[in-house]
Amino acid sequence: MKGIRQLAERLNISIGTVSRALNGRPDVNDETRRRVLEAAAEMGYVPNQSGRSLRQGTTNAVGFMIESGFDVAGNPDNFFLGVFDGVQTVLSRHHLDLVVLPCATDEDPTQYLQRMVTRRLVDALIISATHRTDRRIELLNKTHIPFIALGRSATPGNHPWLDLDFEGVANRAIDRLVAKGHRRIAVGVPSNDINLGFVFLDGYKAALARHGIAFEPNLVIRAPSSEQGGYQTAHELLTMPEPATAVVLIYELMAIGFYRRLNESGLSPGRDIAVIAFRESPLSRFLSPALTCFRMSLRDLGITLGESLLASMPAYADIYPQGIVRRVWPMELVEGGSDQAIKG
Amino acid sequence: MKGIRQLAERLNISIGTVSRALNGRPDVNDETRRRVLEAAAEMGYVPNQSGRSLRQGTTNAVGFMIESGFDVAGNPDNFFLGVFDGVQTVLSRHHLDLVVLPCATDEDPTQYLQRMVTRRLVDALIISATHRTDRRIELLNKTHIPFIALGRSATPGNHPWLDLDFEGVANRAIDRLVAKGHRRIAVGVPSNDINLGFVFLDGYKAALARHGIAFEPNLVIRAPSSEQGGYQTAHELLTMPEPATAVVLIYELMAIGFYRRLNESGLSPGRDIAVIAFRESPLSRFLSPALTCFRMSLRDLGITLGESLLASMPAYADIYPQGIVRRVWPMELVEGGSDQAIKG
DNA sequence: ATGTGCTCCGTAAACGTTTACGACGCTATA
DNA sequence: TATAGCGTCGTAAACGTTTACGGAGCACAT
Repeated sequence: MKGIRQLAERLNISIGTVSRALNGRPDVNDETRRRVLEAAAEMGYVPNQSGRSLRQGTTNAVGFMIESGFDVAGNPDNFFLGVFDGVQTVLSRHHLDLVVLPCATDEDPTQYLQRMVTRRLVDALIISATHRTDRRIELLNKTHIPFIALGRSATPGNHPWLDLDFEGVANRAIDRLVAKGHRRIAVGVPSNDINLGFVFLDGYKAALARHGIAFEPNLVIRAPSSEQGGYQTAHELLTMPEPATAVVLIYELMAIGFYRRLNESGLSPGRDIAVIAFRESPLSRFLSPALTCFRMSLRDLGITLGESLLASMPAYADIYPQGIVRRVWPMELVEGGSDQAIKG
Repeated sequence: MKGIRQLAERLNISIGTVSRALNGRPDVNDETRRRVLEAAAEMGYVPNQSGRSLRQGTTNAVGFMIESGFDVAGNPDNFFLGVFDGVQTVLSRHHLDLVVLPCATDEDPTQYLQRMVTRRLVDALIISATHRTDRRIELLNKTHIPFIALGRSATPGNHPWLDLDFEGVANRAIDRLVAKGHRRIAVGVPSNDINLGFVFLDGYKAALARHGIAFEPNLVIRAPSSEQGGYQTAHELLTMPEPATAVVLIYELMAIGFYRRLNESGLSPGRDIAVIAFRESPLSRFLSPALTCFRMSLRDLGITLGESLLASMPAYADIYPQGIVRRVWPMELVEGGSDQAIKG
């Protein structure tokens, strides 16, 4: 109805010239270009994306795959919405759009991704919640679609990634607790094979070693990344023969359950057991005592994520010359009262 | 590289037949169809979406627009992820896919939607977080793309919508509080013009009228849908000449701030001021006293949302014959200790 | 007069599908 | 035998763009 053809007929010029004028090609007269742009605006003409995609094999969209049933942050505010905002901000600078691809809980993530890739709905991809070995990365390495992973993985490949600094989180939390006199420090980590748990554990072990503290496997407590998981973690900790005096929880939501279990035993977080958790949310200040945790800007993370992805796309590599980005995202410690010094 | 042409050559049949076989057309031999499907699976062939869209003017995708900076539920678990899951489940039954379109905070939602529509990226749309007057609905009414709104609006039009039963929430909360002896009942509603606030207020007024209680405008407290907003609400309530004895908060996240402000004044939620809030999250049970709130299945909501959208699409109207759906989604009350009877 | 280079524009092919149309071979019926 | 009908399949046009190619017109130098 309102294709490029109608536009050309109306101006009595060929569709080739119209296309060139619209796409900013140099070989078109200034006056002609002005007329074309004017008529296009007047008619409300917007190029049909399917035709354009078919011809030039590009869609001007990047995909962000998430798993509906799985919030990587497990945290009481919406991790992804903040990140989307940052990514979208970067993309819109280049007339690209972000489409989020939510994989349903009952579908295999790799198959879903496969479908999205072959569909050619997007030019590039962001995947999140990477696993220790991630078959999606294997898949994407085979195809040649540019992508970046939000989260490291042990799966080989020289793809770009951006990850939260869980190693730093672990190190700084342990340093802080040791400085306050703690020696028996437990950690609560996810029970699935999401990679951040492994990274976190590496940092934990390294920090213990630095302080000359022996690593005790039974102080690593695996539980779901939920309020219930935190409850379980606390329960397991309290029923140990020789309980820890401090704990670092990887998800703030777990802290809620952790507090709850402690309260049930008449114990007080902070006073009886020190607690540090990742990641700050509106809850942190409300919990009593306030939770010592780590803070980050989701939007800034999204911006860096978007820029890093563009840097790996040939068409934008000259604008973002940072090459293959592989870096960790720093976080800031927020002091609460939940990690007081050891008693006595 | 792996188009329908290669598939046809490999089988020594025409691409027309291959296409018909893949699309389940009747005029193809069973044996031929079997061979085509087998070869397609083996080659990992998936039709190019651009070519298909161009030819038949359809994209096999539906969009779900969200606003990154704005979580409609304002609640401590991820409202949208649950809904996505349900929608995707329905769509995949018909080989449709869901793409989420996150509008950045710095972009005008109507312009963003306009761009997505003309891009012809999707066949149908879901919009969420509807406002009292919503220019997106005006826009979509002009175009002829099928859509459904998650949330009512005062903007005219005979489009389908599905909305949470905020009127029911208000009515049942007030009934419950009145039965416990409360007469001065405040409400905390959003300060922006999102429509659910108006619906909620309507229910509130109707319930008061039923119980013969006069409506007092200063018992309607407007605040942001955040923890801080809840804090403000409590503060405003406490500094009133004649404070209310109960409050109904529209966002659970506000309850956290509300509790916090009460605690600062040495007051106890439930005992000194009754609190009911919408919507249940992992927090509800943890708060002390546990929050009386409303529960719903996000996934089931998503399923109904998806089915209602399909019902308004000509191509699926025979499978989902419910016509133009306009209904509210029921919610279940969950009892906590936060809404005890009035003192004395 | 011829050649060269430049600017601007039209022509037509290509991208990967779907589908209207018609052709072919076969069977059944008159 | 002729005709009609059916099942199956090939042919080619169409969807809306972009872009390689070449040509027309002109200016300028040789």
